[in-house]
Amino acid sequence: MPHPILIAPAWPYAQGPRHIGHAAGFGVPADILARYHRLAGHPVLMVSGTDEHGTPITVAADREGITPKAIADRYSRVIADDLRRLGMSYDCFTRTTTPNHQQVVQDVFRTLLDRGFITRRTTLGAFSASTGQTLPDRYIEGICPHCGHPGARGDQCETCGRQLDPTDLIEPRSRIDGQPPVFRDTEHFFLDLPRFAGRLRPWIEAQTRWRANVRSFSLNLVDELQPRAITRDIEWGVPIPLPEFEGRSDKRIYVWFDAVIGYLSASVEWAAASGDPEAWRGFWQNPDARHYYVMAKDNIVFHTIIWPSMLLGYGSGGRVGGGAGRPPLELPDDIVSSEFLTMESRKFSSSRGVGLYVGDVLDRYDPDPLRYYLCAAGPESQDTDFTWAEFVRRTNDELVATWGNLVSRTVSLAHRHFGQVPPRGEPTAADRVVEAAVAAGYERVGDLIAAAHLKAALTEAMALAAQVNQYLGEQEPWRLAASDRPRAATILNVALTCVDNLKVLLAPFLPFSSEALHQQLGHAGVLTGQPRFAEHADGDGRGHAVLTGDYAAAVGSWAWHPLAAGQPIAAPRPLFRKLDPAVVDQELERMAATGS
RNA sequence: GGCGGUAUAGCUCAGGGGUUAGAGCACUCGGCUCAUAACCGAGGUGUCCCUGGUUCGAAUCCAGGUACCGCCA
Repeated sequence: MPHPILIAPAWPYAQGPRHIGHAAGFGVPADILARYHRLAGHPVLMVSGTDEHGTPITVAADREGITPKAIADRYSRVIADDLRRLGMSYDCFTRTTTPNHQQVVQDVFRTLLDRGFITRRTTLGAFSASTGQTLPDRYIEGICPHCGHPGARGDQCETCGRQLDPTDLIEPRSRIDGQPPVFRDTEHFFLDLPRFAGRLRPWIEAQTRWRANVRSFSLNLVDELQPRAITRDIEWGVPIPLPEFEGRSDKRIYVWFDAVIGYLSASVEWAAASGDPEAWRGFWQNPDARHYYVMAKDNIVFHTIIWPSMLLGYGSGGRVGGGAGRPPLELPDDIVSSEFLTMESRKFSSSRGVGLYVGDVLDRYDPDPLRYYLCAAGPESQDTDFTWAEFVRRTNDELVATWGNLVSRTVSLAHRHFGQVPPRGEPTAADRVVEAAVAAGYERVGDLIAAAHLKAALTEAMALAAQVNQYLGEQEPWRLAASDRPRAATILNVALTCVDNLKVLLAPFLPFSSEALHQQLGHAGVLTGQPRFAEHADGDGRGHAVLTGDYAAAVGSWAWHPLAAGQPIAAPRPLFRKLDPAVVDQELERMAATGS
């Protein structure tokens, strides 16, 4: 039975291009889920966007002498284009700097405030002496009062490990301009998280689908919740929607609070652009909907504690939600969190030049081998290391050798001896066994994907390709082409049918090559579709670019289907390029040249 | 520092109180030749991080330690 599926991948921060660790964490896993559920016939909404507020962007802007908006514009475009090239089939990949997002964030803020879930408090804050902007603790350094280490940060001394307040530091100074910070009282709004603990605990306990570590980690936090600041002394952010703050530019909503609301605001934006402004309700105010949130492990707390608290507090809502009479907004169902990817044994770090940007890889390699690697060898359940040697090996020995070669030999035989999909005679036991195995793959692979066991799902699909290779080896149709042409025809019909179905089973993982194969096999229409840029109006005569796609027009479906005899078969074109092992050394040299 | 997670073959990972610990890839040998020198079959591969405890029996459970990762920050 179809039910609406919301796929909510984490929002990449628009401070710079995103690296392949991000693609492994929120990218590829989310797209596999979205493509599978669409093929399975469910209405899917995958929404995300670039996260564009906050101090790191203002710091980058000051450094370059341009506005925060200019930084955000630049990297939002770069990130969105990289994700497009990776084949991320978003329905709406937008930005947090749109008027729509601002309105939805302000509605959530106001509603939570009205209901008493947001409180005010005065705290001592640190400000830059030169710009007057707020200085986050980690941007302040000084001498550690405990061990005397001169490079201690305002949150912690890395030498002695002690937790610090910026006011503890001896000779504190800003890491940005070197000036001593100014400390003064400042009033802020806080989300009253402890109020939600009583409802969060039973809800988390009931989430048996979550991975054990996500659940225990979250439960552990529930008992120690503190109110969390949701405003900052900064000019760059969503304005606080209260009369007393009108016209003031010194306080804004804290970036984390506005970013998580993006899942909702992007859904509202998608609905408005689709021509049915109410369409988002089918995903958010519908108990039959299933919500997947996809992120790396450093983001878990936002998706299991903080965002659910905000959703619980908002309930059926204020202006956007519609209020009484509407169902409450749905809470997350699946938390698909990944571990971390390292790069040739080193942590990704923009500041130290350790990294590999998604766009750089896609300049030199095709998207499917990268997607294959990040799914097959990615950090699904523990930290893993990206190495070029492993990338070449996975591509050549698994992707090309198993799947690419199966397609190549099957299509080549059929093309040479028949020029079309040959007719089948009475199938033998072996024919039935191999077809039944591939047919059963729909349920096995599909169940594994739906449960977010993506690595196991891919392994299962690839094992079926290996089984069809084995079938061909045993049946030897190339021998029979002359001696027993009807039998050779049947074998190739069976093999082609299996390949045509494997194309669907692999499409969530390898959408580009499955699409190419779809056309090689002479099918009409698009198998799953690819994202493209479109313009969404902002209502003020302006607009902004979004990543979207017309996936509903795709013809693929997650079910065994026969292949019509007589369909013309062209000469095979390789689905994947085999990589020269020399690229390992080339890439390592490139890293050494650009890194530290 | 506190809390949590992870540690199993060269690599990526499964498993899990009970005979000789598993899969794929890598590797070796054999076969095949339709296929991007691809494919098929067979085979070896391990102090299951360390120490101690519980137990008839621990890689599995418990405690401590070490390393790595995340959160608190």
